[in-house]
Amino acid sequence: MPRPAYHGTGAIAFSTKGEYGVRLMVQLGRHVGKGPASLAEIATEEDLPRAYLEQLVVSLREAGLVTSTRGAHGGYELARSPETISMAEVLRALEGPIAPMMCASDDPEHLSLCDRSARCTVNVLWVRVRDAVVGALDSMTLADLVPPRIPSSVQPTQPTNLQGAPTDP
Amino acid sequence: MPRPAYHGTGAIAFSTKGEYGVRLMVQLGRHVGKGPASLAEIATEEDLPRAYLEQLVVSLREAGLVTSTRGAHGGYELARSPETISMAEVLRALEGPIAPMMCASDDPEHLSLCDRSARCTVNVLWVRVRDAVVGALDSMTLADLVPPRIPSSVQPTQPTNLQGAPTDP
DNA sequence: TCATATCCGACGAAATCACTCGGATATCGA
DNA sequence: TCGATATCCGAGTGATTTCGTCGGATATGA
Repeated sequence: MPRPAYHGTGAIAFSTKGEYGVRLMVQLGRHVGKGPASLAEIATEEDLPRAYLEQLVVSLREAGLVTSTRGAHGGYELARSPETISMAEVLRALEGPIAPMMCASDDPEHLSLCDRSARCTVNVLWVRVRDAVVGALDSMTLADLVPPRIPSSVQPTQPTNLQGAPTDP
Repeated sequence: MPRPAYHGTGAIAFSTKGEYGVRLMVQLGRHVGKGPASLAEIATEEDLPRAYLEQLVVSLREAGLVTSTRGAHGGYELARSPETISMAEVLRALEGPIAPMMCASDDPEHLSLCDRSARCTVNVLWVRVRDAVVGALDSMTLADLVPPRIPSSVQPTQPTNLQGAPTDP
C-alpha cells in the first residue's frame, strides 16, 4: 500500500524515488569500509519497502554510483568515496534530468524548445530556477549527509535507539 | 486532449498550472493600463484552453494577485504593478507552497516533521534546495518577464514577425 | 545443497493531471 | 429590456504517472 501519500507539494516535489534513493545512498555512506550492505538491511534500517529499493538501485548502479556483489553476503557499496559524489549526480540518476520545463532542461538531449520560443519571455524564469537547484545540489556531496562522527570517544555513532524501529508495521 | 504531455522532467517539474498561470500573468502585465483583459483574449494570444485558464485564475484571484470585473467588457487586471509582484508569490498561488519534501515546506502550516526527524540527516538537503528555489523566485518580479516595450514605434500586439529573438538554450 | 543475495520483467491500484461541460450570475451597449 | 459577453462555480473524465508488489532466474558463500 502506498504509505503516507505525498511527500512534497507544488512545483518542486521530489518523489519517493528521490527520497528513498537518497536515504539509501546515505546508508551506504555510513557503511563504507564494512563491505557490501544488502537491501534487506537497508530496508529495515530505514523502514522502506525492500522490493521497491531494488528498483531504485538499478538507476544508481547504471549511473555508476554504486557497485553490486551478488550472492550470499552480497549487497551494494558506494563506487566512490562520499566526498566525491555530488547530490546533483545522485538525484539526476534517480529522477532524471533537472528540468522545471522542457525548454529548460540541464540535459541537452532532453531539451526541446517550444515553438513559441521566439516570443517566449518566460524561459528565463525556468532557467534561473533550474540553475538555482543545480547550484544547490552541486554544492553538496553525500559526505555532507552522512552524520558526522563524534571525534572524541564519547559514543559510538549510534543515537541509542537502534534496537527495534518501534514504528508501525 | 491533454496536449504534448509532459512539461518538465524529474524532481523539479512545474505543471501546466504553473506554466499557463505565469503566461497568463505575463499577458496581464502587457495589458496594464488598457483595462481588463478577458480570458478569451488571453487564451487566443497564448494558444491555451480558455476553460482551463478559468480554473487557474481562481487561485490568482484568491491570492489577491488579480482583480476581476464581471459582465461584458469585463476580464482580469493585475491587482498591483508588475514590479511589486514576485514570481514566488505567483507560483505559490498556482502550485501551492514550495516544498521539495513535507519536512521542508516554506509554509509552516504544511510543514510536518517526519517521525524519524531525530535521526534524519537528509532534511538539510531539501531545505537547501527549497531556499535556492525561493531565492531565485523572490529575485524576479513579473516586470522582469513582461517584454520591454520598444520605445518609438508602437505596434499592434500582432506578432507578424519577431524573429532574431535570442533562442537561449 | 541451501540460504542468501542481486537481477529482471510484468502487473496493478491509487492518485494526479489536464482538461471539458453545463449552467448560474453580473454587466454593458443598443 | 434584450442579448451578447463575461466571470463564477462545481462536477466529471480519460490518460498518465506514481508507488509499489509478485514471481522467478541467476550468482555466491558456507
